Amino acid sequence: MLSEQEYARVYLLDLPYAADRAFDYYIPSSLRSATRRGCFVTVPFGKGNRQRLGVVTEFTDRTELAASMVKPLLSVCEARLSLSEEMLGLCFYMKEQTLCSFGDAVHALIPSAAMSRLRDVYRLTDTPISPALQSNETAVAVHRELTERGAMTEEALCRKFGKDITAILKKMEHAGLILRETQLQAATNEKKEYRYAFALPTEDIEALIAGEIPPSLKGTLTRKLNEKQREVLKTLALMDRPGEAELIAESGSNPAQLKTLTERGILTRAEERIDRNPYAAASATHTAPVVLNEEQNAAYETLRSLFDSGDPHAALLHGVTGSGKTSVMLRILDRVLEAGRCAIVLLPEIALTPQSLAIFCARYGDRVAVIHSGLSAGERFDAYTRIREGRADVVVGTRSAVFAPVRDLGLIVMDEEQEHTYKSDMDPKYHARDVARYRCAHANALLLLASATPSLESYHKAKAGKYTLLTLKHRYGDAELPDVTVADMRPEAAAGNLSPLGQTLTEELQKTAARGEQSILFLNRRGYNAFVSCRSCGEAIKCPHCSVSLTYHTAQDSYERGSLVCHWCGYRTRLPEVCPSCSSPHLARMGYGTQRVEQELGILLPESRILRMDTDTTSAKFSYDKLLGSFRRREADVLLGTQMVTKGHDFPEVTLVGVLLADASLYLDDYRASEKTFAMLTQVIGRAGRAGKAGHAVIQTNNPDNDVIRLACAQDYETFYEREIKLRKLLVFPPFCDIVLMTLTCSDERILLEASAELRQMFDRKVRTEFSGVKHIAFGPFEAPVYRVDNKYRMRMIVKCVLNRESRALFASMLSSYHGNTSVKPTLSIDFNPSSL
DNA sequence: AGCACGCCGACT
DNA sequence: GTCGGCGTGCTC
Repeated sequence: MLSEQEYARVYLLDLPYAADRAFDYYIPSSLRSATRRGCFVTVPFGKGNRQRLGVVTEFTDRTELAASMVKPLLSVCEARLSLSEEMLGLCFYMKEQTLCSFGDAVHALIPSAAMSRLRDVYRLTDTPISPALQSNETAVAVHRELTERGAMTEEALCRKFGKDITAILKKMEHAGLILRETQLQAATNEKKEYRYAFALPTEDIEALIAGEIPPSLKGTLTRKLNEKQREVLKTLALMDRPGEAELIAESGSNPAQLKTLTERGILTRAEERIDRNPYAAASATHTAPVVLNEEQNAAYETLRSLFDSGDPHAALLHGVTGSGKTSVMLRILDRVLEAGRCAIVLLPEIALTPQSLAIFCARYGDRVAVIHSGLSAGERFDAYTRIREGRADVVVGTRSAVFAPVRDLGLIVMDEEQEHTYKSDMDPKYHARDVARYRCAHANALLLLASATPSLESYHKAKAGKYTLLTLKHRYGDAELPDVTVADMRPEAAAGNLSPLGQTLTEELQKTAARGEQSILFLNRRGYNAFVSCRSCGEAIKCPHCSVSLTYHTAQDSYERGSLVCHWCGYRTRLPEVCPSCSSPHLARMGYGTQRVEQELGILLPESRILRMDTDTTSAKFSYDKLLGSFRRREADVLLGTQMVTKGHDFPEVTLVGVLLADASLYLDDYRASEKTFAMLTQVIGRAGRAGKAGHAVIQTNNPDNDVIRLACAQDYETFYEREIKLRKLLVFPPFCDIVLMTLTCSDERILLEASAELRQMFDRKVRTEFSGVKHIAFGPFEAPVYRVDNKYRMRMIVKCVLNRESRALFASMLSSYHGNTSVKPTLSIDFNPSSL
């Protein structure tokens, strides 16, 4: 009947980019009804017809291939695992936009626990081991192992005998000794747990607890319950359908005892699906309408009409720090949910704290699903399932939450839209903003970008009318902007004061402490790590694997006995006694980190309680929030830290904010250095004096006249934008072109150098011939700023051009036609508009 | 990525 | 003579 859909076009998962295209398979009649667009299938592939997992992307009634070439689909996976039309479109969009393989895109969309997997299982045939293999020790060992165990997965065999077992397995398979079978492993299911309750009426239970045997059990129970068992019953009487773990913990029993009681017909247990949701909120508690001021309301009304239009729209909400962007977001969120549609709220990683999540959980209760990189596989799976099944219609999370499979997408909010963490730097190298734009455009949804310091790209688009620009100029409740003092550090340095804390800041800190108020110190650490260098030969101590300076970390108690750490590969070593290159004992520590500042603070403000927050003290999940909570409860007077202290946490008692090394980020070798510095300073200054109290900010710099610093102090985004956009245009940088970064990586330096020259030749050849229409400026190849990482060398080319269909095709063709022709192959990776260089 | 085919060196 | 090294090219 459906004869016109004879063939399924299938994209295989886990193929390299060069082989990533559709393959045609015929659909056996038995599978015809189960085969849909977007479903996962297993197919035979390659000469060995090894089974592989793929996705049906299309149907066709004819194929270019000779009929004898076409192989059949082998099986179709459960329909609930399949990709929706929207997800399918998104995968193709990602492949085209980021040059990832189709499979990479699928992996970004679906948590691995929700995906079927194939695994190879080996078993012995009855062929006796051949003499040739008899001499191979490993083969004999494998044979023995398989004889004992019957069958083993390839995984288990590798674990036992090491990775290079595969060659031997292949040989044994060839010899007809063993048989390989590929099994489809279903996706991990929901977690189930046994919940316990009494199987008998209360009076019988009471009798049992009293050490009697109730009449109803006379036949089954031959003896009275022992003390342990009675304890279980007593405990259970006080609980409501507890889970097994809970009941065991409370009663001090064990699973065997519970099993016995259940078998005797005293307890019942029922299997129940449990949601691994670390953010489970009982119910929404803050449901009152959000109160908006006039300015916020005007912004909301515009958003509402954009949303109500039913067409896709994008808006940029530009509001100074403290202007109440969140209230506007919540209000439009209410509207979207009221209309019965779903919403996704994206936050930068660093802002995703329990405190910021609480805003959403309190308002929307268990309709909220939270997605971020710190979830366990099970939690991620459950959040995904809750969203797919429509049990959650508000998704809050970091960049990967942009893929949340909500049913009827109405709104995507991106808070702090300029944050570079929205760009992924691993395959697929997508930008959440682009994905959000795509999804909104296809779902007739509203995209709301929000920031106090929008990216130049977004503000440019807003000015050009592509986004509706909404501006909040006033701080909420008319809180005043802090007074800003720019402290010129040059005279102090000239006078020999090398302390990270200048005089002005020190005085202000003391005054603030005297008033009993709190301070925040932000250390702009970019590029200013504490490194150790030799005063004799001038060399800094570098990582033996990566060509970067090692960073000095003090030990818990002593500044002198610390260790040197590589921030790229994690290498750690004791501080050497003498210089590794010239053996001089004159090693000096340069630059400073939070630890040094903390020490200095201890001396300057002996009475103050100091809280240090950086990646060293906050490595554990959520320990930020502990620190922040403790600071909010006024358990410390000074909060000292790097990036994370700048994010939108509200500390009403903070009246002083200090910035150390304001210029450190101005001289990054990145065209966005100014933009980043401006955003950082604006955010930090916004931290001071939010609730009626006068705030003060002290910016320490060696460049007091620098425009960026001046404008940030004045919180003048508009002027900064106008100045910066001119520079971008003049120097041809985004948004006036795109940046393409091609990186070649190889463990063999000589091969890499040859390969990078070839890469350039190949690029030049392509733009001379097939892609002569692509206007571009190409640089390199040259060494990456960090040339060696983890014993691999990296060369790069940078191309400036406008990304469009043709230029993307050029880079796609670079990627698929580049194959190293040497023994150790360099790998090529292409990143469009990388987040950092 | 796998996998097979294929064409050259050190072993029975 | 052949086993096996990894270069080359294809996979519906």
